[in-house]
Amino acid sequence: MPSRKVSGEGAPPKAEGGVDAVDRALAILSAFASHDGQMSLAQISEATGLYKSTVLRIAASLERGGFLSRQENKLYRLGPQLFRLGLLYQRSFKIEDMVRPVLRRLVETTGESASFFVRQGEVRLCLFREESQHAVRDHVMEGATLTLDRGAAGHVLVGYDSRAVVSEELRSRMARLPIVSIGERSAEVAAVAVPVYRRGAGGVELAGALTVSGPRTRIADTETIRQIGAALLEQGRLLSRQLGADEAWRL
Amino acid sequence: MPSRKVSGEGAPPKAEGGVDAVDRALAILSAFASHDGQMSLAQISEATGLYKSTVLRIAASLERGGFLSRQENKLYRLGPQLFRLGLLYQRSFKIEDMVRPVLRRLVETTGESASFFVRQGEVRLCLFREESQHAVRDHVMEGATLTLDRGAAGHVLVGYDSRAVVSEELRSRMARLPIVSIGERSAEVAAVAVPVYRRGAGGVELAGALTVSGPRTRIADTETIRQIGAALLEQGRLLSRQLGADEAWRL
DNA sequence: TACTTAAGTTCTGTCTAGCAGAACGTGATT
DNA sequence: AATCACGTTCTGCTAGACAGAACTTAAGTA
Repeated sequence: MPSRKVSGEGAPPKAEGGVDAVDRALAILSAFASHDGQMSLAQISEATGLYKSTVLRIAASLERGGFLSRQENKLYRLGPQLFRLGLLYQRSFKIEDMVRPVLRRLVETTGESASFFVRQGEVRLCLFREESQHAVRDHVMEGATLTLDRGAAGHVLVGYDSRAVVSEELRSRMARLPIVSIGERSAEVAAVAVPVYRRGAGGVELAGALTVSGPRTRIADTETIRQIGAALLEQGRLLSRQLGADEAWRL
Repeated sequence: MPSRKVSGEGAPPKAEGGVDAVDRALAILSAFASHDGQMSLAQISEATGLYKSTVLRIAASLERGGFLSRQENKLYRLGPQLFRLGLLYQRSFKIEDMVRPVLRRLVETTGESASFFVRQGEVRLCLFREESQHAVRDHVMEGATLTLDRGAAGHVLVGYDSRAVVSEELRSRMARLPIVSIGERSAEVAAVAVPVYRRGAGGVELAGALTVSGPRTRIADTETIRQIGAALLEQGRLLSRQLGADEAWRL
């Protein structure tokens, strides 16, 4: 059973500042991430640790706001407002128009899926992706979050971030581009990645990582990797230039 | 100045049930829709009518949940969690895999942009869209909401919805497919649309509207419209079949 | 350099609105 | 019939959200 802000005891994280009711509302929304799209009142209650009556009340507000909707069968679903605002978020990066064509070109010339990742706290977020035409391919969706410590794109986001503390091992691995990873994030997947820069508030900064990935059965050999790497370097340079980072190719 | 739940007086809408704090939080998020992605504390306060101190407190929760983020320059932006949940919403329709290829085929054969609209309360929502290659084209983004009473797709969503009350005028206009609109939503745009059905909980129901649209300079003549209409009818039928609505082509 | 205006932030006493939890209704499943 | 699980309604208590003033920067303006 849940308890209200326990001020004395084992002091559970005890979020500083903020509004309890809002935290709960967001917890309800976030619970849907692991229950693919549909949840009953009881499920929500269980997943969040909130009383059913509490969920009911908060859900009324969420529903009114269009962040949640309820079907006749009583199941809750996420609401259209999330969709609208989510796309607004994606577009607020204002780089979609530049990234998409680059990804398409990469898919075209390499035949494999291409993605653009940005760092988001301690994970990396797939902001854009274009799928290869191959029937068998690795699967990452736009919006998915992956760990920062595995996979070529993850290494790039840490190793080429001027603000990050980089381990000696990673630093040496970052010595030359492109970065290659085979079977790291997933045993059957290989990936090649390069950094992308942009002109930011305080000069040139890391914008994200451009990556091409696919099953290692198609990508593992050095010649294929060389070709993919060449395409990535070219497109990455192009994209960085479009983002106003002319000469920042090297850290 | 804002006031708390006014129980007596002029009784402003007076939302039934729900949680005030959550309503406010959602109002803050929704305010971003009209201020393209970035807002200062003062702007939020003004747009929502909430005190700055209140916004600050609620924003702390939103930020913690990843629904909002704050930059060094103090401006708030929407957060990545919205992006994730938004895409989850889109995918919860589970029809993306079927709709995308259909849209691509339409763009390929007609040369114009193709979209899939669903009804969302009293507006229509662009759930998926594939852009034409033409430099000059009409502009509708995925996630955008348009009025229900204008444009071919809007008519379809009302006229072919078995639950909707349909005016005599609209009914006669719906007599034969496809539906065509020229210069309705926007003076320079022409569109052609057909309904898409699916097997739902209580039998076959309207799933959405499939539409092809572009500048009327390219679409207005009857021959072009005939061709687009033929492609739409074919793809719409195909899509409906994929969604389990075999013989429901006519209302 | 001093004055003005506006933005962001911190603090606190008051009071209300959100909460827990019990109680109830309803429909499946056994 | 009996049990179970789910959704919903209701209520008294009090913790926690709120308004608003006060303070701190920061950027104009003259």
